[in-house]
Amino acid sequence: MSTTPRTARGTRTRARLVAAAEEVFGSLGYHDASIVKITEEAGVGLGTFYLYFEGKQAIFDEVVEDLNRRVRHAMTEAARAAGNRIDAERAGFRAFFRFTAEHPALYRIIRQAEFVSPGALRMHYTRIVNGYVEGLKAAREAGDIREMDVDTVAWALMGIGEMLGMRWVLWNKEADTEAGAVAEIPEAEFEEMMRFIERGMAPVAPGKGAGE
Amino acid sequence: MSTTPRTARGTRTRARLVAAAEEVFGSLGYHDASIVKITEEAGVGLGTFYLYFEGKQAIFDEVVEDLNRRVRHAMTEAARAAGNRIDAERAGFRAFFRFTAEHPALYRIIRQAEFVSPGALRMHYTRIVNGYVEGLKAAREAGDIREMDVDTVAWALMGIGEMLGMRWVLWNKEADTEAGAVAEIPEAEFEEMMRFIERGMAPVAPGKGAGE
Amino acid sequence: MSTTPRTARGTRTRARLVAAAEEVFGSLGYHDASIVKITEEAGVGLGTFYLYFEGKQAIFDEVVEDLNRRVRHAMTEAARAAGNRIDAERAGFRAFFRFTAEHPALYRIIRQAEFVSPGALRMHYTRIVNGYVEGLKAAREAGDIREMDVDTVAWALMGIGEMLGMRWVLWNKEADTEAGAVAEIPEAEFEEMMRFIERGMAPVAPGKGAGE
Amino acid sequence: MSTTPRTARGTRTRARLVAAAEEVFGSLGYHDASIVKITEEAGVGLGTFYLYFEGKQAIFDEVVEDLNRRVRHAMTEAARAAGNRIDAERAGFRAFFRFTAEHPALYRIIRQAEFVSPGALRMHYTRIVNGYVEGLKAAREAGDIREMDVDTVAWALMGIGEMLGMRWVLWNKEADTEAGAVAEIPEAEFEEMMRFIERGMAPVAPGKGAGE
DNA sequence: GATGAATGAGTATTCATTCAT
DNA sequence: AATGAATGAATACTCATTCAT
Repeated sequence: MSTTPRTARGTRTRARLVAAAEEVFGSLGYHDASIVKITEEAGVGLGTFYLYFEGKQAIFDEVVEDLNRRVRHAMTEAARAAGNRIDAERAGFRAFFRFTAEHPALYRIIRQAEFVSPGALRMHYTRIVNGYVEGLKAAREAGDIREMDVDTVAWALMGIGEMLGMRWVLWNKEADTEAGAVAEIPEAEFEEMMRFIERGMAPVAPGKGAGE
Repeated sequence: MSTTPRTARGTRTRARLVAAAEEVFGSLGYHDASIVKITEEAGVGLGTFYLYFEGKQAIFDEVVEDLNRRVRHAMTEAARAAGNRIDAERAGFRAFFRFTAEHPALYRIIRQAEFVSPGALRMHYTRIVNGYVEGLKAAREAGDIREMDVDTVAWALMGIGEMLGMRWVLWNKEADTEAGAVAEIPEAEFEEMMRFIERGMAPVAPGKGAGE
Repeated sequence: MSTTPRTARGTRTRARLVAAAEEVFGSLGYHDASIVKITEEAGVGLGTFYLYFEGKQAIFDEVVEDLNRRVRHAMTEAARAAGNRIDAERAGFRAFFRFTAEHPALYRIIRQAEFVSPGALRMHYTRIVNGYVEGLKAAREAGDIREMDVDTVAWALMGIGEMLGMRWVLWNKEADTEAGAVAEIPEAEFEEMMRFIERGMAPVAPGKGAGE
Repeated sequence: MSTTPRTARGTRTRARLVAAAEEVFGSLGYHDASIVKITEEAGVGLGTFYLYFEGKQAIFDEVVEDLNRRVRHAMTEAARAAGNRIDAERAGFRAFFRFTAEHPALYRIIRQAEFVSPGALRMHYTRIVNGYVEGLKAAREAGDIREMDVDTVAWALMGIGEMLGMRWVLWNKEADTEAGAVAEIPEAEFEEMMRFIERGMAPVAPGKGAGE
């Protein structure tokens, strides 16, 4: 997207800008983030920004894209490392929360995107949901979960993740946690949420219902 | 909030401003909404605005408060009208989606609030969730749903509602629907979502599991 | 053009801006003239500018329009005051030079207009030329000048006026004249120019040729 | 002017830059012409520009100088080829218009120069006028034209040429002429203009007045 | 000789807010 | 109560110029 650097130095500079933008968008929000603030954070001159990005929106889109790629990567890696299918699912979910806990900017940025870049917003959710859909389809075929409209359920999972993540990460009950500290996911609540989800998807087969 | 009008005329003016603000914030977003645009939409002079509101944030908070009150009212009314507890739950949910479909501004406005007015954002979700919590507690006591951490589940429901609402209302599959048309909630998906939720909450008792 | 003020105060402010713009455009040129400089010269706040003008171009066009109206006014007034037709012509020409001597900005501004506002440029020349054309037609009908394509001749007169005006006003031989001093039109050269023009237009009739 | 290349390759590069600058200045105007655009048009790297020119003004001056040299060359060549003095004069004028028709950039560039490079502007007009002065002096001595202040008349001719040229070349009545097409000088108007000029200069001697 | 990454001063424009009427 | 003229801080973006490679 935007202009691609032609030298190694340029590549470094561009990457520094994206990192700085994530930081600044995350803490100030899109509108209060200014290009100057981003370039200062990145330690480059103002004009340099326009060497690599067409404007504020362009770098915003790129930050969303970048975070999206990384959160999905974290999720698939975690799932892959898990033993069986049901553990994989939990691992993926946990990775999602861990990532957002470490990158609260993700929420803040995404939730801004409605007016800033609707396309980026939709892309972000859709890609993650697609990951869920794949997983659910496989599980369904394996008989691990019941017959159901995986699409609707996948979006529901996305909603659960977003809302609980917001609650845990952004509204960190111990609001007095010093800034910068990574929010801890409350294990008990996470488990409660997972059980709720698993009951909702449990296969029909009597005796092995997730309800117990 | 802000200044209260002393005359009937003043009350009307103030109300016109709130209505205009809902419209403008909803279609333009907080930052692109300007006070001039709001006053023009309201058909009053620019200076008049500051007679009733301390500033842009103040009217934003009021709009959020107003929408929140109305959506909750719609939900409780619908639930009250229902026959039994399980129907009440569905009715409430359906009312939520209907309201958001009729007021897409709600989403757009709320999702902006993260940086504009974090307090208003939290207030909005918390009040709705509290409504869920009350309902769930009663249902739990009646044995209609299982023993569980209703708090966590209530937030999960909030998340499901927000995400599916966004999907149905904002990303209206038939994007060619003429602007202004109220989005139709897809009944099949709504039912699928409700079943997912009900299975997640179904009481343990064998034989009456929501799973079937 | 642009926004019209609704109050007397506004009208005054707007007029001050136009005057300031003439001054600043004239001494700095379009590109080095900044809105701040114009508003400072006018003694109003920066934002005030945008109350009355859509932008830099808009006020430029208005300045051209204004100067054009005034130079034509000066010319017709002078011509009207003259006794006979031949004197009227000279008087008009002289008024043109006097006006440009008093408003050197006219040249500087007009000559910039090629890229800034081609429409304004053309309008300026065309309106003045139209004045010449009217005069020449009347003179031709009265037999004061010969049969000829008055259009072409009128444009030629415009060119002569512009070039000699530029020479006299802008390149004021005594360049050491303190800035702000009004350039003096060299009478001898003016007369030489008028004779050249008059010979070019003189009626065919022998005996009354302007050539003698 | 500026740095002189030391190699044949350098000479070519420099020439390409001047040509590109004529093109870019001509179509975009001084201020909207950027060094990048010039170097892109020339097909060289940005930094290369500063190898041969001190800055934007420097290349502008050079372009003016170059165009000036070429238009005068065209005029003297045409005049030399003509048989007698009166034909030489017409031929020179015609060459002037033809050149400007083929290089409309000339006008556009020159008319910008007022603030960009007043020296270049004056130089341009003065050199051409000097050519006229030489011709007029010779003609006067030969008795082909009357006694008169050739200086003033020469500037008048310059003005006529510039204004009618602008009219013919820039405002090409058939504006629908496809871009890039060379404007055709309207013969009838050209002749009318020449007759006007010739009458203005015609010798006193009765019987051979240009007036007939 | 040639290049293009880096820079930051400069500028048009927007908009929340104040205040005299 | 209502108005709208006035303000200036804030900000995205451009571009001539430098310089290390």
